[in-house]
Amino acid sequence: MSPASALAVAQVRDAAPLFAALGDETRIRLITRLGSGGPQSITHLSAKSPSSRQAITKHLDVLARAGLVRDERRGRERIWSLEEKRLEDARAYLDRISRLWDDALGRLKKSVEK
Amino acid sequence: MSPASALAVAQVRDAAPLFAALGDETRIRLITRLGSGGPQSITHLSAKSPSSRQAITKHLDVLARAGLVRDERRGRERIWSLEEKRLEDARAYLDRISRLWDDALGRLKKSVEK
DNA sequence: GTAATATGCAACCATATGGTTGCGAATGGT
DNA sequence: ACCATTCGCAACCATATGGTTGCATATTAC
Repeated sequence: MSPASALAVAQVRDAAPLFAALGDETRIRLITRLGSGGPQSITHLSAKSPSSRQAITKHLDVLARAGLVRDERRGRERIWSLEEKRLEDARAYLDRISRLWDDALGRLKKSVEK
Repeated sequence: MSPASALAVAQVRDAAPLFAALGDETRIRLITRLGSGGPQSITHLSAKSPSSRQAITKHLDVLARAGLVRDERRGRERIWSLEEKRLEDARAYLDRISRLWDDALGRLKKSVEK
């Protein structure tokens, strides 16, 4: 079986852009707003934001590339909504990384007991 | 009390650089190696890496600024180790963000039931 | 049809990022 | 003392990132 001692290459490649997308204040706020306020248009999202509409659009594109949001055309509006499964992916990656640490501590404890 | 409908400004400001630090393949590998292999020197960490020692140093500095690793001078070596509490912080942030979504779904369900 | 609204597209800019190379300094081994 | 090891520092480079402005296009409202 695959040991918990390492993340597969494919996982690392998937996790990196995911975390990178979360690594910006504006994008975190966008996600929280989509999460608590539900699907919204670009204009609506940029209304209470200090950033311009175009800046928001770029951030949404980054989030979309990471799979964290999806868009849907509705008339002249573009409605963005949260892809919550992707947040769970991020949590799962963190869990795996934490497990590496826990396992290492377990091994250390065992070796000390000897 | 503070509602679950938003993350505090301070939390967003803390979470962003934390996730940003995790948003790079090389840095994720460094973290997993520190987690599974225990504290290690720069040279040791860069040995099996395609990147140069100086590049690894820069990545470690980024991780240190995010609080994910700490360093300790030991002779001519600089030993880096994982700051596992910081990984839990990241998980906690993701939990809070996910809760926004769940709460929104709960509200939606309630409003539909009426 | 015309005006207002919502978005797309492209150019442009300053700065950050990830990487390199070269060299010097500190520490350990013999 | 001498040499190898380990690291720090600084300059430099290409590209990515986050942001802007200006204008064109599509859709809705009247």
